[in-house]
Amino acid sequence: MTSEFSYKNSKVITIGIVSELTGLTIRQIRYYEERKLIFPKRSEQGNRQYSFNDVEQLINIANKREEGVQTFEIRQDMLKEKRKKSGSQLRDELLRGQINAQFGVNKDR
Amino acid sequence: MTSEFSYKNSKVITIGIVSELTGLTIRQIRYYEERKLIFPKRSEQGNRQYSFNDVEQLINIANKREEGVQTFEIRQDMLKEKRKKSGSQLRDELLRGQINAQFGVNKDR
DNA sequence: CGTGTAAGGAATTCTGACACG
DNA sequence: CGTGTAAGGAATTCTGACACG
Repeated sequence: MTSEFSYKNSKVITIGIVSELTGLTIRQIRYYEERKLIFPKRSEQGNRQYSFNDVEQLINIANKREEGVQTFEIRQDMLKEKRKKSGSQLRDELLRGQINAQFGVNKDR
Repeated sequence: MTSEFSYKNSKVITIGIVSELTGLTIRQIRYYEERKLIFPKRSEQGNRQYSFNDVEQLINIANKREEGVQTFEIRQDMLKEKRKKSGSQLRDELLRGQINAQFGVNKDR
């Protein structure tokens, strides 16, 4: 239901290209993953694969880092953002639930 | 002017991933390039880089091939399509030219 | 014509670690 | 803490070619 294909979120970009796209070194990109700021998918053999969204995220991280913000703080902010989003998603869920109840929409997976 | 960044047209996907995305073998993908059906960018060391647009194009090619259409014919059709597009682009150009003339827009590069 | 494959080589990516500050 | 680097190895990609049908 919430499943439209999205170029922006497809994890198809290898780390070398992400490095070019962001201006970050491969070392930095891996480190930000270690600090849980970014979550690439892994190919079968373990190669990292990023989305355009990840690339944008990394650019934001790079900007924060230039301002001297530590990875820990960046992570805190990200978690806050996520909580906010989860909140509105939750409201959506509830709303949808009401509508479904009203119209008798099929609810199984 | 016609320069908005587009995820769809960014050449950032390596051939292995394109292979997974399309279901085509790497050999096939390279061959369709040889037949001028697809035009990946090349990295500094010569590695092919494709866009999501290229991936879609390849899927179309794969469908045609399954119907038995030869690469040559596929190419013919692509060229026809391109000519049609060029036509409308040309009209746009002309229109823009008129507007620019009317409003005295700066025309140098 | 369209695709598979073995060949040889170069570039990519991975992990864990030591270094520096 | 954040990043660089050398190390060793595995997987990726490249080209040109022979094969088959």
